[in-house]
Amino acid sequence: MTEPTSPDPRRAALMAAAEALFFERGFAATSIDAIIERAGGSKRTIYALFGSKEGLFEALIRENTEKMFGAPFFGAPSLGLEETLTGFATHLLELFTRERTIGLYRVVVAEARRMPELAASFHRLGPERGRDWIAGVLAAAAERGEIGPVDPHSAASQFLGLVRSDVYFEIVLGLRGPLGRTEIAQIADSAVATFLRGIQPRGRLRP
Amino acid sequence: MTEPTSPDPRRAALMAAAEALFFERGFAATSIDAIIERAGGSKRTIYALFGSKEGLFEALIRENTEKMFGAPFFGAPSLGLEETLTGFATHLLELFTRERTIGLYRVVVAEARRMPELAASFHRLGPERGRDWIAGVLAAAAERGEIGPVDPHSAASQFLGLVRSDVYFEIVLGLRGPLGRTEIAQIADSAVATFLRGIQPRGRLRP
DNA sequence: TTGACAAGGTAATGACCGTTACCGTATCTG
DNA sequence: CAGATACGGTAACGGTCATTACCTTGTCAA
Repeated sequence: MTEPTSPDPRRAALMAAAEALFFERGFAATSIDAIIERAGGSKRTIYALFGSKEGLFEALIRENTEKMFGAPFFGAPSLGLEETLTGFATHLLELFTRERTIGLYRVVVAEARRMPELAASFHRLGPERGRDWIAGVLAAAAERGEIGPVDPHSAASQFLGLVRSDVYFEIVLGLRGPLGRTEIAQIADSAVATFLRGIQPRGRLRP
Repeated sequence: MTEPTSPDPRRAALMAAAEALFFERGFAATSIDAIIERAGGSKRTIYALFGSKEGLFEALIRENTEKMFGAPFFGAPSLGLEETLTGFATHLLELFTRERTIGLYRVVVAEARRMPELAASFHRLGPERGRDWIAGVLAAAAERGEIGPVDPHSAASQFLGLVRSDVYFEIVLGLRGPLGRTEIAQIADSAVATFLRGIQPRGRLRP
């Protein structure tokens, strides 16, 4: 549908201004005039490129989702399970607690009721890929006998929750600033440790 | 004859209309006129009772938060740890996946940047109480030796994430309807099982 | 050089916004 | 019954909104 990269500088300026304003104020509270004031140029250009305010918003969400979540989860398959999970958890925390990602998430959640297909596309192009990748990692580990038999999908769901923990909830509400590297490493290590012990069948020990 | 504390019916009607509209459309996209059209009466009354649109919004958020999260977590202390955690997880899932709670959460997240103290008050009056209660339960269990020594705060944070798992994320994005009782019980049981195994010190068995 | 045409800046449009001034009315005091 | 007072409905106000018609300007072929 849309070209992956467009070399149009007007388009890039509009996108940058739209990102700053939509992510800060939300969709309804951001006016076309404010976007133009920040990006320069003319309203005419927005309607020529995007058709409407909602069209600009949709393009912004889609492109940011793809940019942020574009193929970041395919770590080296040579690593052991624990290292793979820790690497994934670290990456997830770094990504999800970034100011940009929080802004994107907030605005998608805010409009999820009025633009359901936009929220679905955000999830499909973004978080769902990480969840599926982790489910694959767990399925392979279970097949190799590294962990006990699990339902990969629900185990991945638990792992994601464990990594986000309550910390992500608080960050989304604006109660915490972004995490430092030390904090991220600590949360990731602790989540992986809890998870690996947690999914072992009752009464079994890790080797 | 008259009740000791008279609940103003105009105020209640305004609150009901405001809830339906703010939770559905968000703050900026909801107009005072639309609220009046739904609640009846006059705009004059809104400004007499709440001072402004934002005042009405703040009162709505505060009262809904208190109504939803008011003292629901103080279960019977006679139960065992596993039953206590399962009861809490079930309650949390029922509450957080309700349509009303999702609407409240969406709108608080959407306005978290512009009304930070509102988001903080939501958290303090709501989710934080559950987290603190669970932390207390875990601290007491650790002191009794039922579980190994843990940092109650970060263990509670992990437990909350584990219960919400990725399912809550998907519901907030509108990708899933509310959960059924069976689904909730399954998620709660599984989360508690993973958690209790997960927080045991490395190499220790549950009795 | 000139004509035409496309692109983008300007200003208009019609609707709607939050807020408040104004005024009728109903209730209460004397 | 008369007057005052507080409440709530109506309509207006100044501003802003998304969208579009109009027009200026720059470009390029002939």
